[in-house]
Amino acid sequence: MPEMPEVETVRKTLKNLILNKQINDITVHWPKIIKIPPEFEQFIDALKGETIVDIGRRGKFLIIYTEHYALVSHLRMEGKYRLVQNDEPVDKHTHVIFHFTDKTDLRYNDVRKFGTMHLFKIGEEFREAPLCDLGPEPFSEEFTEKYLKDILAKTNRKIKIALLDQKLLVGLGNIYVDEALFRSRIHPERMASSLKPEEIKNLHGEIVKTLLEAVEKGGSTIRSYVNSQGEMGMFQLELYVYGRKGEECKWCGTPLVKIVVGGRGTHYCPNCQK
DNA sequence: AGAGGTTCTCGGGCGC
DNA sequence: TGCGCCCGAGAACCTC
Repeated sequence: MPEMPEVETVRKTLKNLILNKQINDITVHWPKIIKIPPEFEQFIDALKGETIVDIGRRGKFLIIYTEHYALVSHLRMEGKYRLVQNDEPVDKHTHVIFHFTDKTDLRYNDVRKFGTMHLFKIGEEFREAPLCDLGPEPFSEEFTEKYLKDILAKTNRKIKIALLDQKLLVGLGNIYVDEALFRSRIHPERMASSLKPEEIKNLHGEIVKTLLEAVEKGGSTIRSYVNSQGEMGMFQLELYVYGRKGEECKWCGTPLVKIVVGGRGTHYCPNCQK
């Protein structure tokens, strides 16, 4: 499900909902979600009594900060957080419940059970997986045209696959990579190292612009994504190619094509993208 | 029936 | 031979 714009939207909405709430207890229905610590009982013991002090984001990871801990949470395909009254019936895909002292619950729901949680003491969260070794944030000063040029020159992969690699650049997923490549008129199967300076310049600009616009619209709701207040995103209405196989290109009218690249469904315009 | 918004792990291949 | 990197395939799970 969520790429950077969706996770950023979840971060903002979740922060409004749970800041300053104190965790009274935690219920874990599917322990495999919790990767660190290795035993889920330690996860519960550590967080009991802690208060939510901030919510951050790194790439597609949410970081829920309490006074002493950083809870690093990845939603993968379908993970969702909802705040509900604690007497509401528990959905069968709810795997972790944070019970607050004010009789509300933060419930982590994940149909496919792909999501992960890693708990660290504050200050240690960036020192090991999954947050170490991530590339720059697309909105940071570090993500320059030169940086993009350098990483693309060093890889033998297709451009789409390289851009999905979170070690090179965080935030892009299958939707926004297809959109950014369309907007820069680059075919997704081009070798990354074959891009010309002008194309890299365009691509850099379109990656940033596409993600910025998507954040402003609250992300894209394709099938199931809603933010922590249950609201859909609106950026799906702005998509040029993702999910539009067979429909007309908004620029030239040519029917859009869907192929598989690196195992991922890939949408593009055979006329506009070279 | 197979694909789906993600990423980790595992081998094979290559170069030093 | 060994090591490290890079790359592609498969796996984790459930719903429609």
